Amino acid sequence: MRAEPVHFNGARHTGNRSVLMNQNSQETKDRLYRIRHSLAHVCAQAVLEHYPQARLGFGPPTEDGFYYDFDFNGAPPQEKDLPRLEETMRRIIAARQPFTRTELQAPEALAKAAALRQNYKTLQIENLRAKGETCFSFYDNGPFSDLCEGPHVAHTGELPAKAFHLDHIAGAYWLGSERNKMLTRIYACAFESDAELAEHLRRRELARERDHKKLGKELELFTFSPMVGKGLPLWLPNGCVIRDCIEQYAREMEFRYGYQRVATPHITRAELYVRSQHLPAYKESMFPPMVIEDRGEDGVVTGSEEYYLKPMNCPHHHMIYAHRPVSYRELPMRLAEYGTCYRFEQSGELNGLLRVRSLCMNDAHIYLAEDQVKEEFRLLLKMYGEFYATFGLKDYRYRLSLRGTENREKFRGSDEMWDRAERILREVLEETAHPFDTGIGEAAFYGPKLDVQFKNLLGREETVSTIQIDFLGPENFDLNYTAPDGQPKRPVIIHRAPLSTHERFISFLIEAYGGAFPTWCAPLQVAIIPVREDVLGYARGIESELRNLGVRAEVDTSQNSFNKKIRSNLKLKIPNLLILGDKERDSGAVTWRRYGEEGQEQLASATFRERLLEEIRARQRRVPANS
RNA sequence: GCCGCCAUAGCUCAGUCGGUAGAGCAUAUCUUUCGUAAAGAUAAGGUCCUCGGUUCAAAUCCGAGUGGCGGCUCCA
Repeated sequence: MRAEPVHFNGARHTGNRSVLMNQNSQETKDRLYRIRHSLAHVCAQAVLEHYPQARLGFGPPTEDGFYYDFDFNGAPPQEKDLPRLEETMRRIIAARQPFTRTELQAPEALAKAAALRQNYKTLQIENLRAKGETCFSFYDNGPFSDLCEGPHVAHTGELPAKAFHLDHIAGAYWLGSERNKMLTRIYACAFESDAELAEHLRRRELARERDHKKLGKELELFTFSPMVGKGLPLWLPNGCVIRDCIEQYAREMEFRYGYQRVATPHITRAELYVRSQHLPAYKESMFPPMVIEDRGEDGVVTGSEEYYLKPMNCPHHHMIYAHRPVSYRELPMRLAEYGTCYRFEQSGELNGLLRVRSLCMNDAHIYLAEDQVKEEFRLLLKMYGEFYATFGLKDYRYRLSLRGTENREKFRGSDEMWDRAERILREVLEETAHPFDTGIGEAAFYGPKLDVQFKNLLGREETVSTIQIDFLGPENFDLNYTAPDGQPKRPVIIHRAPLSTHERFISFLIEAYGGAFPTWCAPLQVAIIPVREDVLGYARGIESELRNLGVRAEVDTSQNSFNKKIRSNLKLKIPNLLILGDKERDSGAVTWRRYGEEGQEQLASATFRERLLEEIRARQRRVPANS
């Protein structure tokens, strides 16, 4: 057998939605892995019982259960049919069928797959044989047999009869390629005990409660209109406050780190993107061009120009860099812009704010000499850490994304360029002791990148932001600076976007905070609730004092009862409630109730103002008790 | 783009067998001014996503389109 574990019925895919169990970890051979792996077989067995015409694809364990892909030949089951399959699975489990392993040479293995009429297994044997595999194992239980590496439990009676749940059905391409047939994938959750399954389902339910699409609607942060177009978010006043606060923070941080702000238009002539190589590489992902025709006096078209909505800010920034000769003394030159870009993402990929067609990027390009790259990278890692600490985001890791061996043509530029860039990235990470892992084939077309991978509520990883080294852009645009010896030299470019896009970053924050934003970036910072009508004047006074200081405070002047006012402001997750009644008015005080915290505090209104302003100035985040 | 599911009031949803629609919340008006998670009454609110088909009759059945959701593929 080969040293690297072969996964006969485990699909190789890198999709980040259904995370496969790590095959190389110690978990690999453990009990849960065997249970999930064996349940996948039992699932396929049940499917064949109900759908004899079905053909089996891959069926690997995943982070929370397993899936199995089937070709149902035109008659796939629906989700309402899943309970019936579960019942059959339980019957197979009750039958305590032993799993037996058979090892076969290629000809026998192919004969067996043919006898089982499992054409996808035949293909898999052939694929593995082409890679040098000579020995193939099958696992049999009862009437069922499947090409599989194992391991499995001893018999089906060891499988938990209730701690699994056939969850949902989705399409998935054979071998993960869109050129292949779309199979039907049955997803399942599976655990060792009923309690673990219940806990998993409960956590998933909680995550759904915090879904940014749901909270975005409830808290009136953003909306979509079919009249405007799919994937084109409309930011409502509340959501726009969050954007503005984040943007203000980025401006302050970037100013401290020596960035200069620039602004560029939303449309650009095609030439710019031809030069940058974006147009050849990403034409399919760009909105089609606007064509401006030149006409002669007789109305005949004499020529035309194409304009594109910009999918990236970088080429514009390069043109700003190039508008006059640059001295080495000016480097690193850091040009920053919260730039709005438009990308024609595939319609099926659009997802709330997470994947959109118009996005506003916390973009900057740093032009510098090659010997400055390492130091700048250290600064960047420091800045990233500061940003994420402020937002209270801790669950992230760095991924060094490199070229892959497959589709080399995607990656432009010389090998020497790539090696230099990769070496610099690796060295800085090691010298600064930032733990990281590598993602082969995840690089940008112009260079390797450092991706920041955040875990969302369901434990799935999403790339939130990146740092990229680019030796290609300076070549494409013939960018230079004047070196101390008076000669022109090529700068290097670093692309970076620590706060990602407003769309993606805020969707993360909504879910991470469960909609309860810290005071500094909350749409409404202080809700003022008068206990009775005759303290309304006092409430108004407090309100205008706060508003004059730039605090977003509002008196709840609705006709609601006092209790209802408390309730409705809590539902909106307003971080600070001020309760004002006779007691407070007579002593110039306020009663301060914070969202998500037990108890409340009565204090002089001047003291409250000071403490609140300090909290906002420092961009503090108090962690609510319930999160 | 591909596979599957879904679309009823601003929101969340009910609507049986085909006989042109209901609830709660929200909104408006009136009464109530209340000390920590829902005061009371009344009113208004609908192209049952759109278009086409079947039918005496369509929210309901069929087809197409649009939009959303769960995945796959893609992601500068």
